[in-house]
Amino acid sequence: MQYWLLKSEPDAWSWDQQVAKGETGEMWSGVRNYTARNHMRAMKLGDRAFFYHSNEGLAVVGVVEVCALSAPDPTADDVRWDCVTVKALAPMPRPVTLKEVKANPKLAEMSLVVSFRLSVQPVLPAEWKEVCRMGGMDPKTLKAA
DNA sequence: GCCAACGTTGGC
DNA sequence: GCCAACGTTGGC
Repeated sequence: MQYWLLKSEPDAWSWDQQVAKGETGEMWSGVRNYTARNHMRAMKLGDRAFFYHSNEGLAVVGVVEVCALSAPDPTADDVRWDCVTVKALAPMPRPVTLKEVKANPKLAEMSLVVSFRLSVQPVLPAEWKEVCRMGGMDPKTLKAA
């Protein structure tokens, strides 16, 4: 299983909206960046991703799971763009802010810090564990630790 | 609301 | 195929 991070402006698509979609999940449409798209193409069913609120909130607020492989983006008028579908698994017991991520030397190489403009990013297993720990979440059960 | 970073577009 | 102009993202 691979780990990722998905950014969303809560004004456009928030964690609460994602949760409301339940098991159906929601297509991660609207991405118009090749690197981000390529990351989505590399995603497999069951891969997990942090749900990050950009612009407002600036924090990892929950965990989602890839429930459909990359497929043509219905919001694109162009065949170049496609996207995966994700469903909410669990909220972070405590949101992990960008500030905290930046302040943690273990996360100095994390994409969120290094390539902060990228909206779909890979997350290393060690980084995944560390962010879970900071958020008070058990990475195995996704329950409060 | 500003501005820096950076990806994309398009002319040559 | 290069590179300047431009647009967008996103933190502050």
